[in-house]
Amino acid sequence: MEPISKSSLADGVSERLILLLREGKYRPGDRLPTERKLAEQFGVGRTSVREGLRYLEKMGILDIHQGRGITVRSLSLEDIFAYSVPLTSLIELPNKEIRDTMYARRLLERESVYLACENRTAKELGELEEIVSEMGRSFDAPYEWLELDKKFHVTVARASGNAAFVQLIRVLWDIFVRHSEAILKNPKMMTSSTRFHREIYEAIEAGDGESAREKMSAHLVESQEIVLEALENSDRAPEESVSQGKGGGVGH
Amino acid sequence: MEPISKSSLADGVSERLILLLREGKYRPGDRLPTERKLAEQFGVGRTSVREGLRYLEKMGILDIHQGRGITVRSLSLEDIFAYSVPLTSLIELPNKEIRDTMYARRLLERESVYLACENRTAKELGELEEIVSEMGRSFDAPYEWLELDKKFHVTVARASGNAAFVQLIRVLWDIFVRHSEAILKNPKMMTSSTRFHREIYEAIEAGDGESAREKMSAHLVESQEIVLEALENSDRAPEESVSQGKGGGVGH
DNA sequence: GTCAACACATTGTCTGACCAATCGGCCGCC
DNA sequence: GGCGGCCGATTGGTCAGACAATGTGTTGAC
Repeated sequence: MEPISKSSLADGVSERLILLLREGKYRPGDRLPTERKLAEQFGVGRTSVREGLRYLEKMGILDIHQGRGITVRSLSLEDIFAYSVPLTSLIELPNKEIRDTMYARRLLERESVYLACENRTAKELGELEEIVSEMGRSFDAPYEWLELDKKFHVTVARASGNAAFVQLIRVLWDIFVRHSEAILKNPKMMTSSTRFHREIYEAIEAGDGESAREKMSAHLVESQEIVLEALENSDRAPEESVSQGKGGGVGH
Repeated sequence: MEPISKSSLADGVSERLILLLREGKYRPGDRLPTERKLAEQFGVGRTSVREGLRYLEKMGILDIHQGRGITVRSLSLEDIFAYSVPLTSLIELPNKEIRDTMYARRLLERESVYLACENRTAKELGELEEIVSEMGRSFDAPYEWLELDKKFHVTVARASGNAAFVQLIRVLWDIFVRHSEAILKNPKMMTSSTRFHREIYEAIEAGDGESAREKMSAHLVESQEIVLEALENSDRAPEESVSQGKGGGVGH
């Protein structure tokens, strides 16, 4: 077990700097002392300072550039998510957690697309049209197609006008796509999803929230089914799946 | 502008290790080569290896202990979120993003509590009762009360049976509580929220999903209003105002 | 004023060394 | 044989110094 997180010096540096940032000693745009000065100030070696700084940089809180120094980034909601959960694609989830994740995603995207019908700007509508068209031409470049799929869902979220939706949907998409191998294995996936995307786009264009919501639901349910089916068929660690109900829940 | 993230060696080490992990060369529980061996293997210095490793450790992917070596952790959905977004409390969000975040939170928690009415176990019900009772006795210990508040919402999410809800709701709570100073400033917050919690608990106990959902909604709306009001009244840092006033603001 | 070249500051990386925690085996006592 | 403690090897933790790479500012020629 992990009784007490042994605090290393580098962790101490991180925590100390976070405190200084929180109390406003250094504000976005400000420049921090050099690594050597910080090392002297904290009474530790430059190694420890660097490791502590590196963590904050990875979290998107600091900007560190050779020759330029260390500056404090100005953070927004986007940054909270943008620099975290970048490694979601590392793990393979048990089926139940895939279902749970997709359930949450459906809940969010149903609302996202509904709001998008009201709030979308002409520019966003144009972007969506562009994405949908391009998807139709990307059947022979699966990974490019996947990128477009992400872009579609994120753009819809952006069109909803809710900044939190954008980030949450992006994270859930990343988690889901961990199983992209399974996804792309089924040729039905790309064609059917592309058709759904176009229908959703048309509903958004028409401002038909109800229709858009239902089509989004159906789209996500189908995607989930395809992935779960592919995982069942591949020789996967059996886990304690009782393989109870399928999709269900949000939407019908 | 960050055209191409100049690959630092440490980043290279991280990426390389992630690839090795993804392709299954090292599996959860396995032990990685020592820092010195990795340095030799990758053809870089131990410094770079350490910085790369440290990142993966912070992400919760590796376990590193002095004298013991480096082992691969077994990740679950929980870990994806548990080790990321730990620094949310650093930033102060503009009002619109607070509203967006609470909108998303409301969407999720409405569903969460609704499901909890059906799926809660006796054990979870007992935990909720315990939490609610304790909240009533914690009015003079605000930060303890806050912890209980988080525990309540997370426990409800757990009772919903959806693992993704637990993580998403926890993250959104963390983001929201950044403004806890504002929250606790209003004495109404604790008493009113505690009452809401009890009502929600009773609805869950009775299995009344509709009622629980509406009470949760009202609770979260009230919390949001209290926080936004408190932020309006406090002279909040003018955040980068270049004397342009409140005009655009969609920056970053 | 423009622009190139130089000097300086600062992060990036490497090396070697030593410290500290952990683990495993050896030894001796019972 | 079994057990406890010592001790050394392994390995991450930290440090200091050196040099490389890069950005910034200044200087000077034109």
